[in-house]
Amino acid sequence: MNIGHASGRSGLPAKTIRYYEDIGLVSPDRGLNGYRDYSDRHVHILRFLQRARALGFSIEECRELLGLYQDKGRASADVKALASAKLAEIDEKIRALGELRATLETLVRHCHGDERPACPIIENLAEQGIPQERPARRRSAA
Amino acid sequence: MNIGHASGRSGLPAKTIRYYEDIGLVSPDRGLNGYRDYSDRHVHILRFLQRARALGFSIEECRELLGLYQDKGRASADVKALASAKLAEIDEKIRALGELRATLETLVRHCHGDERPACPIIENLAEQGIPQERPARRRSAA
DNA sequence: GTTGGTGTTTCCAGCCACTGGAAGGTCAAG
DNA sequence: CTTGACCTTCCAGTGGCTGGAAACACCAAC
Repeated sequence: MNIGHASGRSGLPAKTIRYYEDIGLVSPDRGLNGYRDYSDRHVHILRFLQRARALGFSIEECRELLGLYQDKGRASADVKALASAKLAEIDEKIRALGELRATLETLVRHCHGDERPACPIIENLAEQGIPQERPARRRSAA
Repeated sequence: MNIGHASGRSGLPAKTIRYYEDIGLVSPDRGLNGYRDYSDRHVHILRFLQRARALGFSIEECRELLGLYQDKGRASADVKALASAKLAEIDEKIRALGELRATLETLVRHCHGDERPACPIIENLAEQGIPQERPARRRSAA
């Protein structure tokens, strides 16, 4: 099966499938013409990756999951640990976004939204206290 | 005021401040020694950017907000539109993450997490139905 | 004056996970 | 034989920084 078909069956763009080969996740055979040749097994793995990515796992985490998937002697505890860590990450993201949301919502609610320049949103951005007198290392939310 | 001091007062790393100059957001004067020289006004703008970024606005949106901030004849409606769009984006992110969370949570809850290989998380990744028979364009959640 | 340490400059490379596009080879249909 | 869809490789770009190298500037101590 060539890459277009594998793309159709896995739900991943061909570009992404090639990329996954580049980084050593899925390596198909090659036909006489140089075309990649995917087996059902490969497609199965591609689907596995598609779903793991859709659940928010990073590429490196997907690599681990794939290793566990192919390890018949795996401990389900190892899989659960990965998933639990991801769950905690997601919870943290939701929490952080919730904070942003609350702030933004308050600002939007208080803005008249007319043709006059007065605007509590701009004022908040401009006038808030000095964030802290420290010299470096700051991470902001996305 | 040199860049280290501006960094301290704005809460942005020096690297980031230089980057903002690179992309034309904040352009300080230069001293005789070639050092960047920031005024209180510059620092004010840097803080503005720091807060806008922390609220989730992209660099390009920050550029717009900065333009509006400096535009005495702005319409607050324009600011509100930006903020409302951002709010909607955040809501969508929260919703999508909530879905992921629910799925992951169910999987984690059903996994024994012991030394045996049987694992509903892996099974779910491996066995779910074909995502769809379409050839291209797929975006997954982060 | 010299030493040393810290701060600053520029520039280049890398992160993540792709995505776009160019230039060319292959294949099946008409 | 041509057309067009598909495939190949390779290089560059995305966003928003971050790390690091090499060189220059500054300041205090000796």
